[in-house]
Amino acid sequence: MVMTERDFTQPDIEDVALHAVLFALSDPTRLAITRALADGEEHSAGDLAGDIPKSTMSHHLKILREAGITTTRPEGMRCRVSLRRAELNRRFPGLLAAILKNAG
Amino acid sequence: MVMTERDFTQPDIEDVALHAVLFALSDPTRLAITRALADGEEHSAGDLAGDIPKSTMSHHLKILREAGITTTRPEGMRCRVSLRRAELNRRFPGLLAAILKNAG
DNA sequence: GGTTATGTTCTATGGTTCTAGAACACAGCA
DNA sequence: TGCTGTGTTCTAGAACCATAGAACATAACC
Repeated sequence: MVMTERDFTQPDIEDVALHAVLFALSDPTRLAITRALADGEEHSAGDLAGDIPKSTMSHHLKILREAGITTTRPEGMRCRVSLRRAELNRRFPGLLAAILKNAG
Repeated sequence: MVMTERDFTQPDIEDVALHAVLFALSDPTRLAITRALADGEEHSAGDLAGDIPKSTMSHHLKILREAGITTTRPEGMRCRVSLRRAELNRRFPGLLAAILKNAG
């Protein structure tokens, strides 16, 4: 029996494509999640979910993670999600800030 | 017989939603079109098309237009497409610039 | 082990999108 | 009246996506 580690693989920031980031943020639910993460803190999936079913939330978080926008870190029985803000700003200077500024 | 004017309706800039703009620019083809329009000039659809079939091009231009990103003006038998740069910058300050800067 | 809490993965369904051929509409010109 | 160039609309197919219930996996605690 192999102890399978939960897989929260995220792309190397250099491999992130602009159109993938824009697509990930083009969904209102994911944009709202990203706004909530913009405080710089780590949030658990449950905190971010609100009324959204777990499976739907998991789906959206996966897309954000695979687009290079977020990091997910397992901690105990929950997971901690946060923005890859500095990395993203290095890859696409000013992009996330411009989007977040206009997302309010 | 009614002379039907070609319909290049575009939304009022105030009605444009951020997620719609991000979605429109999340397609590599449409992002390339937008980059080509970033010179500030009017381009005909044919000039922008390259290898892309006419119907596909028309589809993408319609999405960009309906997202509030471009204006299409009929001129003779062709149409002139251009960016709504100033309006868009008023609605979402810094957004288009940040995207275009990172689209290269 | 049993139970509970937190998420993921599986699966299905309905809707949307991309692509592109074919037909059509319009402008200009011979 | 045709003919050509430019672009739209119609239509269809394949792929993709959002949603969410059900089952499963993991962690913590008794």
